[in-house]
Amino acid sequence: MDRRLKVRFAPSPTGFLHIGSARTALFNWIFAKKYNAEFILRIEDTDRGRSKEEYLNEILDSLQWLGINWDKIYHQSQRLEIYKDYANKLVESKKAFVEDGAIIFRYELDSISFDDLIRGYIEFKELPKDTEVIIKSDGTPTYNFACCVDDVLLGITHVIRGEDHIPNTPKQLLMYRALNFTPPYFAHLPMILSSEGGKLSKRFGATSIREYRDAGYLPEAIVNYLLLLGWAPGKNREIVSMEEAVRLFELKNVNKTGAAFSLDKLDWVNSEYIKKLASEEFFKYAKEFLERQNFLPLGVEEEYVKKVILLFQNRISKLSDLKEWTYSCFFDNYTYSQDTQEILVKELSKEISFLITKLDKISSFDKITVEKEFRATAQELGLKAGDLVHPVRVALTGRRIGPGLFEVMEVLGKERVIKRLLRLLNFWQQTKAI
RNA sequence: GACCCCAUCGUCUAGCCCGGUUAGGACAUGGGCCUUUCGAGCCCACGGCACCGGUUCAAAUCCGGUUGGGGUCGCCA
Repeated sequence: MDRRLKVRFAPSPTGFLHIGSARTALFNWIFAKKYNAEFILRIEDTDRGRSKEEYLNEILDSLQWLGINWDKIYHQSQRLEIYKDYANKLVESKKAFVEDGAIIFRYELDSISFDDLIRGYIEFKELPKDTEVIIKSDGTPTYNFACCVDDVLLGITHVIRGEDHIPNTPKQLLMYRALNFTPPYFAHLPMILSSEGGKLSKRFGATSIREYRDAGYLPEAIVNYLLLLGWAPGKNREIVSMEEAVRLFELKNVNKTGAAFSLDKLDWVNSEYIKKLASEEFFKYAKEFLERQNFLPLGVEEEYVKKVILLFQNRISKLSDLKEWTYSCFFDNYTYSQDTQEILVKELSKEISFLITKLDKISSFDKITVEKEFRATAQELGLKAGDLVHPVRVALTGRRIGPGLFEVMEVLGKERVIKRLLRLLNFWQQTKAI
């Protein structure tokens, strides 16, 4: 007798991989790894109208991207005869009947209960209906029926799925009974809710893994964040790898309460993962990302791109943030942001001109030399370093905030720095003219 | 509406099973520090056991109810 545990993730290819589904897949995967269970992917593609190859590919792709792999994959659309056979058995035993070409199962109206591995004892006193279509008139099985037949035939021992399936469970239990099958164990995961506490729908914003991937979130961070929704690694830890999660995970420690999805926290987790990356790796991801978005200007030197990108590794929460941060490093047509007004009103044309002549004389434009010269110049002008730093930062980046000024200057290089300082001079000139 | 699930800071959670904690952490927010700035870093603060009963010397913890939130009621999955 094969005692190996088996779990399954059963997406239907009618849309991109949803955050909630991804979390279900993840918990199944973690459970499988922990107990050396087989992880089966079952494609529930019995809805001929809505199932699309494109969606299937996307789901498979997203799962792999998240690091979720599977041992076997089944497609329900290839198993239609099996469902029909079992449905016919029910017809033979008078537990189902045929009507308009469909096969309809007749429930015993018993009260029915089961022990949920997460929630404990759940009892349904009565069911709302006493019949259920199990084979549609087009010959395809309905969800509950195909699900039962497959879970038993594929040897699934633990069904770990979303809480929204709790109301399906009594129907399925009755089908198992009619079919003389022993039902698997059930564990119903809490829902992921929108930040307002409602259902996670299109209106909420990004609901598919694909969208987060496109926005520059790292798979490890998404996995980590999803893990935190409904489960805690303990010891006040927030950052936990998939491997550690496998070690620490217990189904019975999963929460029962629905969890609101917080983009703020996801951003924080992602920024933690970005900071942890080795610079080389971060550069690789970031460059790939910016190239995919066609963001980088044509013919820009790789070394320059790298220096620029690394300037921001500790300041972004997702790769897409890089676009606004680095814009002024790659393009000359950046503008001074609105909040720089108070800095720009203090006109320092003379001082900046003087600074330009000083900077121009530097032969090695590294941050140490630049800073030394910069501070000396400020002192010579009778200014505090800060008085000069602020307008210069605005001149160079268009913003009042950013990485250390001297690092920025080193990365931009002398030529760009001077060009941009002249631009500021010009800006003041024009302002005065008005 | 019927059935079902759930209930600790604004949010994610630890604690609950095996009653006795200043109810702990994280995100967010506010403030301070650092500094050339900051949305970076460091520190501090704010903030919670939904309510009502019961059991008990003692209840976030056990029991009941109320309220609130969520889910499901398709020849969708």
